[in-house]
Amino acid sequence: MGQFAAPISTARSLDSAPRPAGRILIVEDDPAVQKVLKRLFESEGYAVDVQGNGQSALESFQANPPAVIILDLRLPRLSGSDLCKQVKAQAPTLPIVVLSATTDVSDKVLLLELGADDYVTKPFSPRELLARVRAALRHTQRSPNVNLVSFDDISIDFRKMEVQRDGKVVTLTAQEFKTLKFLVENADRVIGRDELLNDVWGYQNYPSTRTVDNHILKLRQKLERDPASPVHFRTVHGMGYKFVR
Amino acid sequence: MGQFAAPISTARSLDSAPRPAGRILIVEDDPAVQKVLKRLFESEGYAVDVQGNGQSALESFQANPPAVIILDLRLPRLSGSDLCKQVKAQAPTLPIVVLSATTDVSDKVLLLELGADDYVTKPFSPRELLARVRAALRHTQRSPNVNLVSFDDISIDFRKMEVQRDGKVVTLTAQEFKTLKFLVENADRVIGRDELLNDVWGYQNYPSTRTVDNHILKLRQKLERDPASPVHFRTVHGMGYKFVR
DNA sequence: CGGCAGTTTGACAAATTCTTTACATTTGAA
DNA sequence: TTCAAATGTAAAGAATTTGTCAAACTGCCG
Repeated sequence: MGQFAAPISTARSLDSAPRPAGRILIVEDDPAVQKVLKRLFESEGYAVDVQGNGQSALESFQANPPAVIILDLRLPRLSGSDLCKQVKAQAPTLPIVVLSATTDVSDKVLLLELGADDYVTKPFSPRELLARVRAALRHTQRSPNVNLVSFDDISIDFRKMEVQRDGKVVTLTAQEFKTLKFLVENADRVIGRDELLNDVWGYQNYPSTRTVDNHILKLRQKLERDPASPVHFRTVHGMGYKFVR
Repeated sequence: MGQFAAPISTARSLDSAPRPAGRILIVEDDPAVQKVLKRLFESEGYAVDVQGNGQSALESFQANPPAVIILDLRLPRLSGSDLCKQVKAQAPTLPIVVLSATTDVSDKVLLLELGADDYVTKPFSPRELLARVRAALRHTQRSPNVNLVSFDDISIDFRKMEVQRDGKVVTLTAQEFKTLKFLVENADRVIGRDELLNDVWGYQNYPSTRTVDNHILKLRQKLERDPASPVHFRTVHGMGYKFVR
């Protein structure tokens, strides 16, 4: 298992994704958490700005808008939710990842209303937080580029979250759309079922891999000319699926 | 979703992810949990090493570094957190998945300070743990290697998992592709059949070594100019095979 | 509470791949 | 040269993976 042998390297990196370029604003009042988060993201190559209260965070954001904000809801001076609202009012596309202490349902609803893009309940894993921040960054980085994709008589508008077939709107469910989006964004690459589960279904849900197959089935039925012999949503036997434009 | 205690009824896999290859070090003192975890991961094709205390786990890790460590925080002899720190100091990229009861880690700070990559609270579902271990492995596996290799009129795109011959796509099966990849990555070196079985097929249920021969045969038929007198996939009599570009 | 849309699971057949096996051929050493 | 072991080869059989459908489940809304 040579490829797995633990390399004794100096760089501490949780995975080998390309070095990110972006500044992160961390809003967190607990000094211990501040310190650890700072270290975590700096070791991944991000520039980090840490603010301990909502007021200074708002000022920092206005003076020098970051690429993404990591926000603890429980804050002195200016509550996390208020900060969230203000930021979203001034920079609607700036992604905010919220750290929340509870899994309370009302919290989740609240977050959506606030405009947060993602939330992580503690305790959380470093990998999870990193993944979400990366996802958030990818979102904003890519959105100006590829908003429209088309093939056959299908056209996909990612901004509107709308798919048309021969000019007529095709309704996709939320999960179907997410799956489609992920596949299209990774066109030509073979995606394993477990990778899809991780990236599309997320970190909290672990349905069986057959669920993936069923969603592919749906996509084929809705988007392929001949669903029985798919051209765009291909099966790579033993490996996963692959979208080809 | 079935919880941790759910019986793993058949020897069949929980899902259909590609057969993994990698050794796992499980550090857990409860014999009952040991047993279940061992069975779970072995049924998925991983080689499993189980250690009951921190001291022996550390020794095992040093003697033979695994691909991933599953670590129960509550341990005799050497605490889980200390072990975690020591491992991370020696092998920063080796992923560690921490198991813990909710009361053990009430604070995300501890988790982050430990350097753990991921975190699962007991009770957990087998599927969840599997998914996290796979994700951890996938991240370390993501090789910054070359994505394109070519020889003769063959070109291999590892990212797309696609092989072309004279511009036309050659379809390889999953196992064939893995074999090819391993050989190409170890070009010019003689690879024993056992080594191939270890690294390509994985630990469990070794097929006979003749299976390897058959896959080499297929590769020759699909990729050699004259399969009967192979140039790139050479036989080293009594030793194994060797790929030459 | 009941209905509804979306999601997940499980079952089964169909498709594909993997492994074994048998026999032919080649290799290397005595 | 001769022989035993190693390898090449093809095809049958075993096993796995996937397509597909229907039923069970979930959360939400009236």
